[in-house]
Amino acid sequence: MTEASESLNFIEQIIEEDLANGMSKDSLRFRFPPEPNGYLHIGHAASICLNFGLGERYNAPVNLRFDDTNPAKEEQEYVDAIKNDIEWLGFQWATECYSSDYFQQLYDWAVELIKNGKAYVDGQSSEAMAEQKGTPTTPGVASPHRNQSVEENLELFEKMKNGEFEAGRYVLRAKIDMASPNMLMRDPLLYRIINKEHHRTGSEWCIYPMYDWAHGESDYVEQVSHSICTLEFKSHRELYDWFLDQIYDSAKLRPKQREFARRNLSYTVMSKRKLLQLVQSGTVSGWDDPRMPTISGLRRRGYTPESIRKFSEVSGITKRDSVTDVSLLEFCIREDLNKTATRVMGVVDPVKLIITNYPEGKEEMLIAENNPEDANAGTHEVPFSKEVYIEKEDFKEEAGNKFFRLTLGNEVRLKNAYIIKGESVVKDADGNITEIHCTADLDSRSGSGTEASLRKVKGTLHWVSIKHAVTAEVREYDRLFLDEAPDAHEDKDFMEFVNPDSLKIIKEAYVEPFLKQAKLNDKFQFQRLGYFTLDKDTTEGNLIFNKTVGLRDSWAKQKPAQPQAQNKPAANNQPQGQRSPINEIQKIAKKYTNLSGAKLEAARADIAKLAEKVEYDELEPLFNTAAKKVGTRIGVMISLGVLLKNGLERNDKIEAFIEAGLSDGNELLVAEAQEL
RNA sequence: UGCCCGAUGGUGUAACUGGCAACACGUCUGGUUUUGGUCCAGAAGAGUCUAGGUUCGAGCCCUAGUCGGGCAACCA
Repeated sequence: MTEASESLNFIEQIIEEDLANGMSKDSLRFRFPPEPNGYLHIGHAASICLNFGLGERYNAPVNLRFDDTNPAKEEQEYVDAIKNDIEWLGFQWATECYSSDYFQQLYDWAVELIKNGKAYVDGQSSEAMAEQKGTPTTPGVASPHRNQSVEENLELFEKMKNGEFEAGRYVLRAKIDMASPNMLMRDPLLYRIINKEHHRTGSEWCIYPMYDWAHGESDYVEQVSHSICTLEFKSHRELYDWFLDQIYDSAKLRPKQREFARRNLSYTVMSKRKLLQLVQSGTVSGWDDPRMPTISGLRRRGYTPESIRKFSEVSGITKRDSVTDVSLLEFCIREDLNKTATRVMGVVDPVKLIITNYPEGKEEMLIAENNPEDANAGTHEVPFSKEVYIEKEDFKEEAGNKFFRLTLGNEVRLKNAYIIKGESVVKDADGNITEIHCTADLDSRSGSGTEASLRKVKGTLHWVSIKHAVTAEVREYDRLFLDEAPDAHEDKDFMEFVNPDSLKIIKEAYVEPFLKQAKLNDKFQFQRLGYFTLDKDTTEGNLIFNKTVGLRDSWAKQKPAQPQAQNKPAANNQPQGQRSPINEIQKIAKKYTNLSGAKLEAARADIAKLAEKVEYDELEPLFNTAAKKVGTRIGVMISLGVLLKNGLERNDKIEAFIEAGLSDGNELLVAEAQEL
């Protein structure tokens, strides 16, 4: 299956256009520009996949450029983590670059700007400058230093660079337009003084360029053709272009900035600041806590690079903001792991089961398929004996016939072993079941080929032989937040939505001995439970498994009262705009003519109900609705009926509208008009 | 009160740039199955924010509105 007619996202379309307009394919070059002040998250993955994907698509180089212009926030630890994550995702950058590599060039260009009267040194307080900046609706006023002489500016800037001033004393500003409707054009800062060791340049510099000054010029130095960033930088584009204008040499390629929407994931937050807060407050164990939406967290949780790339691909690139449901991410990892994970058995919530007719002391090695999806995956052995653990929830003394598991008197198969039948239970003083006694059909061993082994029974259970069981710790994770968009509430802090039960630790789970050989990064499917991977906390003799994601579970959905209380909880108090009743009516009415029977009745009732809250003034303009939009006219007619019934006086416009309705070709409309 | 973006099933995206609104996830049926998984078959669900206009024809173009997001850090 090749691409039928693959559709391009809007960035690719822009590139195709540029190519069509004569840009050489060889001049395509991209970059991924993280600031090393935190770990990469699934949102960055979108940008990484986009940029590196473009590189692969056009066979063009992609630079990894660290945007390290603020030594107060940036650290080498983050540089290393970011590189590791990108490589893990399976991408290779052409050149590892740093904005700090260009500090000298940036400085030289800044001097040139000053000489050209395009920049000046300002010694006011940041408050004063903010004041002068004005507001989006009122123009700013010029700084008293705006027209300082070039010589004075040069001298001050030189002194700034030489460390003759304390931090914050002076800044270098571009001289653009204090009245621009774009706030960023009101003489933005180019340089500020920061007396901090830089992770790469050490104490060589004490003035550092601002993002806007550094970023576009870095793109230019690297001759990046398409500088792709997120939407909040849209208004920076004007500045980006202005800065380029100052230094641009037409013999060289001129980079262009284009913006796409950042990706949000439901039930989590996606800003480095907020993620850092989760880490620092101890809400999670670190940047790589398996509940974090970071690349490192997802990796530790058991996500594969393939699944994350697939997720990015499926999610697409656009300019509208959105919240992607985690279920899409979960689909991607299940899809990948289903094909690759080794099937094993483990019991998380055990109860003892004794096979009374199985010989005491007997042990057998049974054969277990490693992966039914992969014929070449091979098999491994599973030890079996008289006493096994099964999952507590797989047994009920009595149950309806929808319960495909073990009950007294019913048969089920123990996966890869025998068909057993529930006979009796042993309970403790409190009535808890401590043992389940069964008999096995000893001719029914899986794979033996006997007639009995081929019998069909309703259910199959996973199990672990008690004698051979290996104890393991299992960590199960739930969403970190109870709200779909925890940081979308103006009135509430996102921390208020932290899910107190997002981590469940099971200290004594039992797994089959095969798992003793498990290595970090191995992926397993605990049959009927979900996908698991070994956690890095594992030590010799103390296995720890992270649950990556559960299997799809159509049985859980049928169970009556779902404990899963937080499915779609407070999501409705979102600050979404309310539709007015008249808008609602229009919306319903629009599809009115497509309805029939009960649905039609319901729609009519909805409209009538909403009409109670509608003013005549809102309704009258809709009398002019085009004749072909019958649905809307019907809705208006129904609403009009309600208003008339409530005492509205008839006027010429109303009469004319009813008249027009009566002579319409649509029966429904005629009928409504006749009512009036 | 200014400027800039955006709006297509529940969710995320498509629609050859004006020609019967498609795909994936999710949901629901049924079948296969030694995983209530996978797989297979099928279904429901949007007339594309609203109104007007251009056109033989509009989700795509134009106008006006509505709603949502961004913009006033010595952050990036």
